Amino acid sequence: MAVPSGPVAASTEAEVAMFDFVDAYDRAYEVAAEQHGLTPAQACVLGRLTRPWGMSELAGVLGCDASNITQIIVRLEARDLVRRETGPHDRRSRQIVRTPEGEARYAEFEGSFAFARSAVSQLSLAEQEQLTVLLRKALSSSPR
Amino acid sequence: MAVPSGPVAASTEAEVAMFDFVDAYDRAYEVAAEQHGLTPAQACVLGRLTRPWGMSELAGVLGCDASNITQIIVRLEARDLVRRETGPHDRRSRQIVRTPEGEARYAEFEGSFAFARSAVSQLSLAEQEQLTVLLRKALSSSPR
DNA sequence: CTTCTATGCTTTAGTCAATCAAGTATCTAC
DNA sequence: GTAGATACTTGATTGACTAAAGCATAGAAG
Repeated sequence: MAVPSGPVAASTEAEVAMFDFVDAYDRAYEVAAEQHGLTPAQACVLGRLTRPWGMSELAGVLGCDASNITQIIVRLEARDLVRRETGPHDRRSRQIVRTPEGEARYAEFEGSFAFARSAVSQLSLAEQEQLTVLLRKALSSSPR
Repeated sequence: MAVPSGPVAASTEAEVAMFDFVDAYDRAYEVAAEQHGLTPAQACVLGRLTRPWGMSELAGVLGCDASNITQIIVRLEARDLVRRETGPHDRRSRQIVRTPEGEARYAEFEGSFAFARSAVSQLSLAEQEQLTVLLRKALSSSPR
């Protein structure tokens, strides 16, 4: 469903614009993932693996339980998009690595997730800079 | 997990900023919903009901299957946040209406979903306008 | 070296969102 | 009044997610 969806009641123009933007972004992400046989969560995890990651490290950045990651990785591994290696120093830990197919699949996904790219392409360089500054400033109130 | 999460590889500053913003927005929505005993999808549906809606009408705007809406409404109804009335002219159809508790609950949710509000509050009025214009322009390439 | 505790991950069980296919009831048109 | 469309529900299946319990290994304390 790509929630959040639906502008809230007494919103300013800016709030509605943010809302619409986020909604469009989420939907585009979902669609692009699906086009390449990935769920959004799978695409998201696969995208992080530009280097080997531990399970709890992934759970950490993605803000979810380690057991959730286990399941997602199991599914990715079953499709040979990812490999689970035992940590070199600590044999309890795992190093999650993208396989070549995983690399390729993610590259394809990223290629068709045109949203951010085409959003940027609507703006001049100066506007891009402006937007970056405004978004960062808007974010400055929130944690993380 | 609030996907999308994780900046893509060769991204511009603006793309990363968009990404971070969307991610923060989604997470804040999720957290606020949970604080009031709602799932994001439930909050999202509840938020639409400022007037009576039909099931397929909801499915339409939210871009999902009608049977998905059925389930969400059933859960909301079980908690008395929503009522399902039979359509006055067409007895196949349903009019979904928020109960007073539903109204109250959503108002609480909206109150604690401070993200958009506090994001806006970081900006001057002129900046708010600028951001609105830029987001709309960025969106202008995408469908819907 | 042994035990105790903490850590890193997996397993299991449960909820919810989401989709698809099939079903029921009602409406509309002929 | 029957045929077909429409509005929704039901049932089955998949995946994301959480919480609790479990297992193996690591590190520390004795």
